[in-house]
Amino acid sequence: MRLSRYLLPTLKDLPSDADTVSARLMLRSGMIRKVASGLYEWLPVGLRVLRKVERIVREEMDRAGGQEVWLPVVQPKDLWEETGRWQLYGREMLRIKDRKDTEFCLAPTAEEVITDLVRREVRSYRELPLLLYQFGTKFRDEIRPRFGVMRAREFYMKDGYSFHADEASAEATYRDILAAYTRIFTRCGLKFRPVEADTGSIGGNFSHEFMVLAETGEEFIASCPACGYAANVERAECLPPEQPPAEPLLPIEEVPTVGVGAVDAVAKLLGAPKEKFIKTVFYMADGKPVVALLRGDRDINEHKFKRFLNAKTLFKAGDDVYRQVAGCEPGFAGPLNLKAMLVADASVMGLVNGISGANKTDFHLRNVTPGRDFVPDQVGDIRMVVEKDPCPKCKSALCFFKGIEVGHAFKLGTKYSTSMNAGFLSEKGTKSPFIMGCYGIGVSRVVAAAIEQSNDANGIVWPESLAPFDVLILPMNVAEPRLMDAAERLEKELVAAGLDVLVDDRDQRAGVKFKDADLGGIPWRITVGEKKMALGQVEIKGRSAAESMDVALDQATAVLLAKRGKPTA
RNA sequence: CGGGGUGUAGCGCAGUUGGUAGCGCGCUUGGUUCGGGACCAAGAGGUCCGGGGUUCAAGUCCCCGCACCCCGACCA
Repeated sequence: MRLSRYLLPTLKDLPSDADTVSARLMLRSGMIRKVASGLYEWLPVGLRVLRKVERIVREEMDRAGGQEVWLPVVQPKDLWEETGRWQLYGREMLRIKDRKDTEFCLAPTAEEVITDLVRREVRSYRELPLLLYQFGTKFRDEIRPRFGVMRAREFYMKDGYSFHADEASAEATYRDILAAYTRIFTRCGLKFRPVEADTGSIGGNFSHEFMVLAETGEEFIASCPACGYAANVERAECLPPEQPPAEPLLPIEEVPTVGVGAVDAVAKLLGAPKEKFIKTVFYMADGKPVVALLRGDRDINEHKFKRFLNAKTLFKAGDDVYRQVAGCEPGFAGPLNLKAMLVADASVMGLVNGISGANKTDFHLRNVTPGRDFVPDQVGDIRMVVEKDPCPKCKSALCFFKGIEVGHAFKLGTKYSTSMNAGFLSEKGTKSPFIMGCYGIGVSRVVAAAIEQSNDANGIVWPESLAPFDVLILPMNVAEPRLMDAAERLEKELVAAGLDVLVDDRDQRAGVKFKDADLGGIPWRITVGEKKMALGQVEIKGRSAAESMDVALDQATAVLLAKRGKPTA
């Protein structure tokens, strides 16, 4: 490929709205351009990288026994109503109407459509298990798109779905997929970790996320350095507190806290530490008020709370509900005598002589002790894990790190097959719902994550497996036939060896070409210059190497082929 | 959805008190250069986000929209 004829618009200045390293570099290196918030065009080099990722994913999915299909992006409302997700999905799902006013959505995911396909076409246990996958555009109308293609509204995803006759088969495929994902991200040259995760709006029994480790990651992972436990903070379990030191129980005492409701402010006013407080938080779970109790220094984890309640919907209650249930202004509610279901986090149960609202505007209570003064309807683990919390497996102190979620595997069970009446006939002739799994990889996000993880002050440093081109040939003077002849010869040899080769045949000064070469991050560069060519030599340099090496033109292809796949430093 | 900000040449930006639209980069042409984003000269390129209004006169002031960006949206 000749750069002079290739659409590769690089930028010196960066667009003012690029908010991460990867977004800046993708824009500057001519991979992408933005059309609207969260919507991008992928230019030739960008698409080349995307295709490399896609190819790796496809190879490993096929190796895991997957069969590729192509499902529609525009999907009928009926199917989404069968599972109830037409209502549940909310504003993130873009809904549209056709000319006959029939309603559709732009698929944010494809469980409904694939389950519909399989229920129509598969009848017997003899046809199971089945692993289908596709690559396609997904649309999610994110509240706030950002970080370039990393959190775009339209993105490119591999989504796979498996159907099984029994749990053992479902688990075997789930494990196969975890292994396939490990191979995929390893081949992509990424530093990553699989972690336990929350199932979110996809639902199901349990799931793992694959996180690329990067400072710009949006997800927090709690990880145990001792035993290797790793979980998204949305999922991470918390152990109940150790038994508190014995403390004599004191009688309840009402104290005025006029106009002061927030824990921080009340703690300051009363001169008591936050961990002595019982926070009273009001929620609506499936339309009914539920009250969560937390220790003052702990935060609720709505994902865990929702799962604990087994609720379909969970929202923070409004002030009107608060006033109705607590009988006071927001800020002064406490667990005593509340007319709603009380769910206490385990951290609350360790408190003795705690402080809570009095359910009376402008008053709090001292010396509130769970068990004596109130008994919650349920006690569970509903709080957000914090750094240094004991590991739920081995009790060592947890560390936090940030990650970019690039893959997600869910074991769905029969959630979709049951609601969509999708089943098969077993050996005994009885009908059972399919046991399902689903497995996603954000292909476009992998591209950004790879850059986020591998760049330097001069630009992108591509892993060899993802680079848009394997080799960049850089003739220093395009008006000099000897240099161009040498460049052309190298190009032919390298292409014949199966490499993707880009020749920078632009009539530009050396500095411009070198800067663009570094920016674009192609792993190998062969410089063909006049001084070295006089000796019959060219220079070979790895993108991240400090120095180049001189090699005879005749030997250059062989040397480069030998060096590929080895560290360049 | 709440708060804040920005919309002027392809990109990055300036534009004073309201008085005919500017700079750098990029682009075109010519010349000199030629191994880490050269220099000189001459050019091309504008719905100043849109719509109303005030005014002799609006990029600039007022009103209404739209788009984009940032922060927050859970802590009683």
